[in-house]
Amino acid sequence: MEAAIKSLLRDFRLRSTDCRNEVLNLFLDKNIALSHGDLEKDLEHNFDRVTLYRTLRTFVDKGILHKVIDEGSTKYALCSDACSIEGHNHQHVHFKCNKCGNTTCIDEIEVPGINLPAGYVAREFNFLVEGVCASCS
Amino acid sequence: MEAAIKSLLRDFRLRSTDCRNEVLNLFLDKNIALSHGDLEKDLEHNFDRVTLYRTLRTFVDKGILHKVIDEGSTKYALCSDACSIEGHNHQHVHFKCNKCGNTTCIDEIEVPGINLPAGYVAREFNFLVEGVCASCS
DNA sequence: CTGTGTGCAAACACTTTGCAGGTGT
DNA sequence: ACACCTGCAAAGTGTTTGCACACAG
Repeated sequence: MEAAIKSLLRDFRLRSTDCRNEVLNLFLDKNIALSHGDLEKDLEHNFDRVTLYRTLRTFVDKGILHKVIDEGSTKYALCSDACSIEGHNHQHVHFKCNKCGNTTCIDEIEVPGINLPAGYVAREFNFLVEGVCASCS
Repeated sequence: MEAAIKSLLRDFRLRSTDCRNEVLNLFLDKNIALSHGDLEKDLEHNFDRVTLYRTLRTFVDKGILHKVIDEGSTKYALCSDACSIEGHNHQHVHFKCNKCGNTTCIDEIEVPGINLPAGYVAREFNFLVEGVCASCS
């Protein structure tokens, strides 16, 4: 998995550093949306706050992570595909469990089509559903 | 309209104060989602930062305003109906226009039904659509 | 008069910027 | 070697808490 992460970084033309490796490893391992604060808690090595912010921003810019809009601090989650430095393209629902507190991307279902009133042009969607997840119910 | 606001406040068992009156007046007038910062800019009288935060929280608690989750700072918008101190009940889409920057509640359309995978229980929905609004397109 | 609302001071949480020095390739 | 990444310091936003005074009912 170390190797997988390094090749992933190489694919995105990013240098392999401790911080990036550990951050990616954590996202791949947990597979839930994580905030900057979550990373600070969960990472083995204590990287500087700023380094983490910059790492997250870099990953978002490159299309490795996407922002998950949430109440409070921003969370981040892995992009499934179709994302690159060209732009993000997400059509999935985010689910926040009020029991375990985890926020996850639900790739199993499609984002429902929306018929906006005349004149509106939709470009991006952010669907956050709160409730109880499958593991907690 | 002054009278309308005062009776609205009375309905919610809140005292009529300058701050509350002006904040409500602004929301009724603009009819778009406003952040704390927007209020500071747009209100005639300069109320204390803290007073505005507390006013907003009070209105949310009582069911007069609801939070609109957005990137960056929280916005607030008037509740249409069915909201009280008992809880909020919103089933509408929020639309953020990338041109004029306004965020509005779209009451004309229903929130699309979502078929979550087995085990998931949905309790609350937050649908934020970004694009260009009818006035700007 | 009494309880609630306001203003001020201060603290806390989250995020960004600038710069010097260190590291991957 | 060189560009890029990291860490530290500091500052910029957004938000909350505690306390004394003021005001609505």
